[in-house]
Amino acid sequence: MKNENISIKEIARLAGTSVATVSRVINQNGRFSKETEKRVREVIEKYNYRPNELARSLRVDKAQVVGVIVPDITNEFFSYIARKIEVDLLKQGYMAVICDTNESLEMEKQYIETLKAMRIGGIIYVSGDQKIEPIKDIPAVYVDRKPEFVEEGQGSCFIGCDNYQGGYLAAERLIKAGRKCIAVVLHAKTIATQDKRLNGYRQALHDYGIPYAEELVYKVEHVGMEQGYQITKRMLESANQTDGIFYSSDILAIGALQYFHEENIKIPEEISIIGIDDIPLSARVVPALTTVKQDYLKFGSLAANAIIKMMKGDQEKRTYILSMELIERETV
Amino acid sequence: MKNENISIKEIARLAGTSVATVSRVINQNGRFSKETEKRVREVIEKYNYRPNELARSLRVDKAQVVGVIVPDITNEFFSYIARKIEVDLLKQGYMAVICDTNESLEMEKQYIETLKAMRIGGIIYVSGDQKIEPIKDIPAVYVDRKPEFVEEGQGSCFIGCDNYQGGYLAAERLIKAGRKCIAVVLHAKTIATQDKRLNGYRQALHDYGIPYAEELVYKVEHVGMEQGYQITKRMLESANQTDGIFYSSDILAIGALQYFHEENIKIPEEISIIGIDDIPLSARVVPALTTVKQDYLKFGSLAANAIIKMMKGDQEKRTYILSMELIERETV
DNA sequence: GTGAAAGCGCTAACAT
DNA sequence: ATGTTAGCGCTTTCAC
Repeated sequence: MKNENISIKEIARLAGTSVATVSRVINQNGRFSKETEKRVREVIEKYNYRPNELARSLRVDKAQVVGVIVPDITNEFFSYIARKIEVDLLKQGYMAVICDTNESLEMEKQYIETLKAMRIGGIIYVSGDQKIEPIKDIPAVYVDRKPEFVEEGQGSCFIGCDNYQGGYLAAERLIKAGRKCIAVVLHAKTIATQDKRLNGYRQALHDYGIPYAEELVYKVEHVGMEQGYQITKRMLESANQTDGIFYSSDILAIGALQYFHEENIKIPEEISIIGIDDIPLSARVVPALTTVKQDYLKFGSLAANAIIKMMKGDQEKRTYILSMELIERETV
Repeated sequence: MKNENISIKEIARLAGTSVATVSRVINQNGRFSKETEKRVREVIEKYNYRPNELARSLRVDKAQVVGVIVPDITNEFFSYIARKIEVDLLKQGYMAVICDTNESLEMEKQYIETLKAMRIGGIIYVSGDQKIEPIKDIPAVYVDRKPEFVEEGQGSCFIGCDNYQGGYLAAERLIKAGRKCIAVVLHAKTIATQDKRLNGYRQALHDYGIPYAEELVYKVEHVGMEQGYQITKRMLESANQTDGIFYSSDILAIGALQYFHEENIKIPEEISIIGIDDIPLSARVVPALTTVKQDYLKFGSLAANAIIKMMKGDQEKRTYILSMELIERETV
């Protein structure tokens, strides 16, 4: 059947009824007889009609669509979260549009504007830049990194992990492996998150009587394998006795693995390393990465649930803090 | 400024003019005086007004949005393509919505329907299922895998690589390394693509006087590291003398690497392996993967260009076939 | 140079 | 149970 965008009016005409009735059977509300329903359905079927979602959304002033903004879709951590959100949303009849900002604050802003202009129903905002403006006029849930501006009870909702615990767990594991000179590499941009991890790390050091040294904390501007490689190189070339490294992201640690291999540094014999996230890749690299797991799939499902609630008008301004878990593998 | 979705009518009222004029200054068409423009702009600024994209699209019956459908956003091959498309589209003022189907034919269909209902302007359809219906009523460009139904000149556009050449290059490289018993592992689903690669492989074997053996071609249902691991395990456990393997995707080969490591099989001393794609990860695994590069970023930019042309009404029903390139690294 | 008004496809009163 | 109609926010004739 040729169908160059047939409208509800046409359907009504063809079914010998009114647009209102057609609308009613489509949306299964109001009343209509079994027979009219049947006739209408047949015509819809025959002409392969799909209601114009644009018009519907315009009329009800809200689209059944949620924007999912992620900073780096090429990082498994984010792509798995995005997928989980997408699947869960779809199950409930909503559609996700994934927006990858490629770590650019400019693109984040642009996407938020465009999504609002499209009158999408809500935004799930995963990590990304620290300095973004709060999203207003529209339900939003923030995932992974708590934005600076988030105050309790202002209509936004946050889902994240206990980063202090994560830092503590990682450092403690290294200490228990007998490491004394433990470096930590953090992401320069997501300050709040990184601060908490650093605090956890410091507390562990303190609890086990190891002095904290400022020189052992490194920062990278971007989270990628290349950055993990480079920072490790820089760290170890300036001859020091680092014997353990806590990377604030698996991706960084995996990049570092390449450096160790090139330099023929035995892991974990010479240096113990540990990451954070537990992305699938971490289990598959050689040697398999010891890490601290964030339950990122849970991030996704909680976020999907929360945004749906909010779009339905419920208040959902709570904060979910998930705990982390040590995953033993081969690099400590 | 509080702004709960102020409309063009309000702006007109506040600027002491008509909606028509406001529309004109926003879209920079028609005529209006410098002074009115200034007044209108000020009000827009003051109230932080953004036109309702839903209404605009409804009126002009087309949204400035293109849907990008990918089968597996967690695979770097696809996430990099998606990102490239997104960036290029954004530069031209279009927005991309990425839809990850998680390899599900059901989800593909659903997304296509939903995207059409949203009256998006076009669809870029990356790989995915063989058996999808052609996308009609709307511009579409197909990337990576040529769908069964694509005939030249029916309003669709295809962008892919020379898969025959890819298969040839891979097999030839293994042969030149002195390998005699060369297995190939293909993806069971993307038949057309895989057939061409298999043909290239067979031709190389033939050209170098090596007999082709049916038992040496393996298939996986899904492209993932786990599948690469498992198929390799199965292959090598049934004691055979395979000394070279061509994986029809880097991801598969990378999964295999883990098996070789566990079994203490030296690569490339005992077995040479080669992948296809050249995803960033391939350069970073240990040992670094020898592979055949597909210029997937070019896929992305060509696709973005093509869909924009089509959305503007130009015909663009051509087929782009990019050539592949051997990338030497450490596994052959 | 500007405004009035029609209409895109739909939903939701309000009638009947 | 069904039809009529107003109107969502915008663009675009068509007048003036």
